[in-house]
Amino acid sequence: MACTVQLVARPKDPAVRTQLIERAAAMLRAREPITLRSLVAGTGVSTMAVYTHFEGMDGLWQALRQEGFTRLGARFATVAETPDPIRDLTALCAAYLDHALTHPDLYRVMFDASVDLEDLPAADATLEQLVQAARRCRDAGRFRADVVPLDLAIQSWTIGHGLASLVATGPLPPETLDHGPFLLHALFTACGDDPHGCRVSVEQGWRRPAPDDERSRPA
Amino acid sequence: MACTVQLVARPKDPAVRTQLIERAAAMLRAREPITLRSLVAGTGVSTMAVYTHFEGMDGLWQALRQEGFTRLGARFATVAETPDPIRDLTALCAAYLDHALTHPDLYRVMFDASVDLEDLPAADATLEQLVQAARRCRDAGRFRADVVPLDLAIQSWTIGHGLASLVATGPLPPETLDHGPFLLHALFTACGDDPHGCRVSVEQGWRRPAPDDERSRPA
DNA sequence: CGCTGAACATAGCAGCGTTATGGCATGTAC
DNA sequence: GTACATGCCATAACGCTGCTATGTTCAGCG
Repeated sequence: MACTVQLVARPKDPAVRTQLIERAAAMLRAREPITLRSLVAGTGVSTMAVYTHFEGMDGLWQALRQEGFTRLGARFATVAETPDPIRDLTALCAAYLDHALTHPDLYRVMFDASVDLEDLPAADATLEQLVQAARRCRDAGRFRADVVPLDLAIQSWTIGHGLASLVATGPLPPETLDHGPFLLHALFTACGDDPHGCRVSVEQGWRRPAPDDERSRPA
Repeated sequence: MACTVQLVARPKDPAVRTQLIERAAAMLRAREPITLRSLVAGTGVSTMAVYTHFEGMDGLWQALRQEGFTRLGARFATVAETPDPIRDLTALCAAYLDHALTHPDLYRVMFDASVDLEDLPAADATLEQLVQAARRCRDAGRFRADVVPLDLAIQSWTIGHGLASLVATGPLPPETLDHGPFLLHALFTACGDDPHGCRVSVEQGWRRPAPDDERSRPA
């Protein structure tokens, strides 16, 4: 209809957006409280920039949540694919826990109370990587044929998130993570994997430091 | 030394304290934002009461967290002990999930970012009930003798908290909880229980509505 | 070149948790 | 029986929060 009108405007600088997100992530890492004014202080921009780029603080938190899932996805991508899919699935779970514990504050933001439906695609993309690994496990014949990859992915996620959450934001000490291999081994053998081969796969997949790239960023 | 002085004072009314945390719990259930002024509005007391009883809002949140663990403990107490300890342990996990999903907001408060060391005893008391159930499982000969009750309790908690957290504050739908029996069965058989008997025990323990007493409290 | 309209800066607003101040009820001491 | 000390609680103010209203600047098109 009247959509022939060509609107012109001063383009918003995408560098400001990433600058704000990175500064917010840095403040999160430094455990400084993130407030609108403290966020823009130091940068040249004013408080209004947060509104043009994120439509308020809620939008900033949401962007931070997305950033967390993006970094988790990048972390997953560093897990090299091996001929042993169970080892790979275990490595993904280990990477999940490593991500959660090297960035506990970002992890808290990812799962805090105000999860919006906007965030579901990001979470789904993360889950999808687990699903594919689970599918490879089944297709490789390690599991019974009736194992549903999505179910196994959710079950793996449950274990990973339970451990990460109880340690990162909860009352249990970091050693709790050592229960990971046992729980995953129990899950995988319940899906039909041979106990002995499973133990080897899980142990191989679990020890995978694969250092996170965010650990020493210049302040 | 100079402690011979006998201090006298007007006693603080404990009814005010319980009134405030019950009102806060009610507001939490109603999904109303809890603010200092909105909390005391309607009650006869003023904002200062929050400071005399809780030393500020942080103290109120902490009291609310304790209340959550207390109610969880009461919910656990309703799980009757049967001759089948694995059924009982499963029932405790089911009660945990039921508690988390009938009071999702309270559950969020229990595990939110600002967990204080003051809250650890409450969490430990909760865990202890799982530990005792796990010990009964092992002592009944259902598990291998080398199973450590504390480890099994933590592992059960991990599964329960992972499911509860992903559903109550996370991106997964309530049907996700149906993975509970499978995960617990995998865990218990990994500890040495007979697969068939374990399936029966878990199924019996899982279906246990045992309605929560907080569902219809007069406003 | 002038116009349009979005991006950004500044200033002010309502609301938040917190704190200073003062009245008043309460339990002890004389 | 009365006077006093003590600390609960109400009132008012403070600094801070996220947010919005208003004005200015500047990129892109006719």
